[in-house]
Amino acid sequence: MLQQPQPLTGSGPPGGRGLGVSGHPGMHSLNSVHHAPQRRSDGGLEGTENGHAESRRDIGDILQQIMTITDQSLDEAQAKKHTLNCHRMKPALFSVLCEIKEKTGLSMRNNQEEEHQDPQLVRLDNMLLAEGVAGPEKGGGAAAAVSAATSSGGMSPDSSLEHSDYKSKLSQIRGIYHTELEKYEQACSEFTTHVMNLLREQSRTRPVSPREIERMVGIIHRKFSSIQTQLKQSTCEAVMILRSRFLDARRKRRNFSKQATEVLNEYFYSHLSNPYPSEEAKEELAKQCSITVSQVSNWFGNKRIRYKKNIGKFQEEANIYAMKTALVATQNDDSPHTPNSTGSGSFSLSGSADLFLAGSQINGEQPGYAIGGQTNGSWTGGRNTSPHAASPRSDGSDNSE
DNA sequence: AAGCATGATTAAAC
DNA sequence: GTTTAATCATGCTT
Repeated sequence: MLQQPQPLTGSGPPGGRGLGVSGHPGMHSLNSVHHAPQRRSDGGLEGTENGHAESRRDIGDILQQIMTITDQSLDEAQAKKHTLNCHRMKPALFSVLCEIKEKTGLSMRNNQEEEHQDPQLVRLDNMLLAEGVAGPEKGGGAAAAVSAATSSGGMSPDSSLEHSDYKSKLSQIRGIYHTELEKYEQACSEFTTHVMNLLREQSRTRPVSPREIERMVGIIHRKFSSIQTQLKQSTCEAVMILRSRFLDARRKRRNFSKQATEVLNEYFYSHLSNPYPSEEAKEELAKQCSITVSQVSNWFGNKRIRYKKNIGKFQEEANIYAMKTALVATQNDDSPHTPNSTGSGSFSLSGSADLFLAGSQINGEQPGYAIGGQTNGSWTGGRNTSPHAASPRSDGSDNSE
């Protein structure tokens, strides 16, 4: 009310007043107090220099005002607020405000409300759930992930070691994830309460509908959930890195022990006519070699194909194993009642058909052995009988050749 | 480093 | 499910 008419002459203070007017009830008095020195004559200095001086003074004024606000006691402010609240016109004004707000503010923003469930977030959630990071605390997720990773086979002692390593790392990630998530949730609820209190407080002086509060809470939650999304994202990344490292480690090839190779070769060359170990035979071999059944399968698969591709190359090897097996067979002949499970570790399937071949080959330098495997039933030419049915005990049947 | 050996993976056929 | 055949990736030897 005391606001003086804006001076038309010279470069009147542009922004400063605006600031003063907008808001605080005490501002008017402040303004009026400070107007006096501002009106100081400048000796008619117009133009830019004058403008600079003016604006500098303006800033000075503003600063001064701010300082004064700071200095103003809380009690004083509260008292002013109280006076305002008790004003007899207040209820009327308030209701008008409510009406206006009802008409304008709320209606426009409501449409954009219902948020589309963020597909990215859903994806992240699903992945974390699948990896066993989110969801109920169990070994299940990690185990599932690992078993998925080691799709083709059981657990060797080696990979189980990696497995536990993987599990511990995963649970570490899980721990971090959950602590962070909890922190966020706590912060979110704290902030929400704070804002709600604030709004409630404000609702005494301005119309704040519950719906508006709700909307505000929604906004806060969305903001916080975007932070959560980031957390989830980085957790996912960590899991992926861990997993890829785990897989890499698993992929690292390590040669089987000499002994294991020997056992496998022995079986292979002593069943050369039909080198398809049955499931049981594979298990037995796996046990003997301390490898998995699928590794045995792999080995036989590789061996068959490589042998077939280059029989000549394997001749020497064939000879050696044939000799060995023959030796075992001779021993067996000596004491047919003792199943020779010891020694080179044949599978008590002694006297296998292929020993014949072996024998014939030892005498002559000619690789009748290998050819034998090929010429007769010939797995090399194409599968003879169903390999699935192939029994490790080919003894009786295929030695007739 | 090059080349071979070898275990694992893959696609296709069965 | 299994197998073959091709291929990859690594280990080992030279």
